[in-house]
Amino acid sequence: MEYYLRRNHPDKVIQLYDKFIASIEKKKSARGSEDRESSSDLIPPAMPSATTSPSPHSGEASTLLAVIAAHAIKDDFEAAMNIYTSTSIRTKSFSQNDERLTRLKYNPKLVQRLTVWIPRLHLASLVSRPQMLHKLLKRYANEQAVQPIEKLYQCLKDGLTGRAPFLTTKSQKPNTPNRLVLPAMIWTSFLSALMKCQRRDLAASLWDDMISFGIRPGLSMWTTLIDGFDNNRAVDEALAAWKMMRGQNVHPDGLAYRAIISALFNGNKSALAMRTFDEFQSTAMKTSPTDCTLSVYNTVLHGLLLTNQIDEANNLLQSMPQTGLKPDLISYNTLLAYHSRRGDLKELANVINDMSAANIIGDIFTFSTILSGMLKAGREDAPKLILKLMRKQGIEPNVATYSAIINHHMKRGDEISVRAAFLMLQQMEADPQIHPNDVTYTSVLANLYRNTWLSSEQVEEWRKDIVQRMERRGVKFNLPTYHILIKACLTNTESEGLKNALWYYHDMRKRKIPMANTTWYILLAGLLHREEWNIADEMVNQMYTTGLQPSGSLSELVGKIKKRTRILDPEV
DNA sequence: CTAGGGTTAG
Repeated sequence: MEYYLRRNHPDKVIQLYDKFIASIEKKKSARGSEDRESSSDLIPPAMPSATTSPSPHSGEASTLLAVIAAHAIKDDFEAAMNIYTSTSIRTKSFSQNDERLTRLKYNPKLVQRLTVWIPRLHLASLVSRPQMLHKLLKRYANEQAVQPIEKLYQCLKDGLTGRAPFLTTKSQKPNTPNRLVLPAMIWTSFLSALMKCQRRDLAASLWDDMISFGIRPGLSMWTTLIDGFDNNRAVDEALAAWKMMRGQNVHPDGLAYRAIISALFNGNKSALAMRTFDEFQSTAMKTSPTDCTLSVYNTVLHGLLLTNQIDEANNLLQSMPQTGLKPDLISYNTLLAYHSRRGDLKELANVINDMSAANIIGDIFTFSTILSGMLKAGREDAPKLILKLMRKQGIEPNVATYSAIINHHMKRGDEISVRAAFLMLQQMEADPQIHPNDVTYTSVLANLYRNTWLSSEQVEEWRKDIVQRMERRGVKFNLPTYHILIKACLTNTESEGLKNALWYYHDMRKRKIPMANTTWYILLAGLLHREEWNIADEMVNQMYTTGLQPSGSLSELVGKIKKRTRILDPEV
C-alpha cells in the first residue's frame, strides 16, 4: 500500500484495503462457525482470550491510515469518514507527530490535509458511537480536564458550520444526505461535562449554539442544565432554568423534579423545595416509575436532614408505605450519614437495627459512613473494627474508607499521626483500586493549613509535597475543594494563612471557575473575622464586578464590612 | 443522554 501511495495510485490502495477487509471478515466468520460447532449449546461462551479475539496489531492501524491517505489524495472526506466510522480497527487517534505520518512527509500537501482530517475523523467516529463519546466526556469531567472537552466541541462546531462541514443536525438533514447526523443526546453529554468542570461560561455558549442550530432543548437537556447549576451551587440560575423550561411548555418528569428539589435544598430554599415536592406528588408522580419516585423521595430526605429538619424527615419516612414505597439502601445510608455527621452512635445503632429488620444489607457506603461517624465520636478502634467487619462481609474498602481514616489521623495533627496519614496515602497511591481523589488530598491539605501543633517549616514542606503529588496524578481542585481550602487558610491566624487564601482565590479566577454565593461568603466572613478591612473592601468590589447582587446573609456580611463591625466573640 | 446515598466541610 505504501508503494502505491508513493506512486500516487490511490485507487490501488483502496482496492488493497477492500481486499484486506474482506479477508479479515472471511477469517472472522470462519472462526465464528468453528466456535459454534465446537462449543456445546450448554456451555456458555468462554471469556474472550487471545486466541478467540486477536488484539489489533499495529499493522491494522497503518493500513487504516494508508487508505485514509488514499482518500485524502482524492480529496474524498466522505469516503474516509465512512471507512473510519465503520471500521472495527481500534486505534488511538493518530497524533500530529505520529511516526506513520512522518513517513509520508515526501508529500507535504498530503500530510497537511491529514493533520486537518484526523481530528475530524476521530470526532466523526465518536459521534457515530455516542455512548463512547459520552464515556470519554465523563472521564474528562471527572479529571476536570476542560481543554480536551473544549477541543472536541470546537471540532464539532466546525464540523457543523465550518468551511467543509461533515456533520448535520437532524433538521438540516434533507439537504445534506452525505453528512453524519448528530444525535441530540450529544448536546446533553457536552453540557453535563462542561457544567461538571464548573465552566458555566462554556456551557452557556453551547446552549446558544444549540439554539442557533434550530434545536429546541428537550426535557433531558433542561434537567441536565438544572443538575449542573445544582453542582455549581447556583440556585437562582437553577430556578430560572426551571421557570424557563415550564414557560416553554416542557413538562417535568421525576428526574427533573429531583434536580430542582435538590438544587433548592442545597441553595437554602427548603420551603420552596417542599412546595415543589408537593407539586410532584400531585402531578408527575402518578406516571413516574417507582425507582425514579424513590430517588425523588431520597433527595427530599437528604435535603431535610441537611437542613436539620429531623421531624420532617421522620414524617416523610412514615408516609412512604401509604404510597407503596419502601425505604431502600440509599434511604438508610442517607439517615446514617445524618447521624454520622453528628457522631451520634446511639442513633447509628438504631438505624442499623432497622436495616437488619428490613433485611437490607449494607454496602461500601454504609460502612464508610459508620466508620466516619465512629471516628467523629472518638472511637479510636473504629478503623480496625469496621475493616474487619467489611472483610467478613466480603466488601472491599475503597477511597472513601481510607480517606476517612486519613482525615482522622490528620485531624489529630501531631507528628506521629501525620506520618501515619502520609504512610496510608502512599499505600493508596500504589494501589490503582484505591487511588486517592480530590477529597483525600483536600482533607490532608486543609488539615495541614489548620495545624497549630507543627512548625510552619514542617507544614510547608508537607504541603508542597502534597501539591506535587496531586499534580503528578492529575488531581485538580474543584469548587468544594476551594471552599474548604480557603476557609482552612483563613482560620490560620498566621499571615501565611491570609496569603494562602488569596492565592486560592486568584487561582479560581485564573481557572475561570465561577464563584458561588458560598465562595464569597467564606471569603468575606474570614476577612471580616481577621479584620482585614482593606482586602475585604477590595473583595466586595470584585464581587460586584462579577454582577452578583448579594442577598440574605451575604448582604448582611457586606454591611458589616462597610461599617467595620468587629466580631467580638472569639469563637465565631 | 439527564438519575437519589458515603469520605473533605458546613
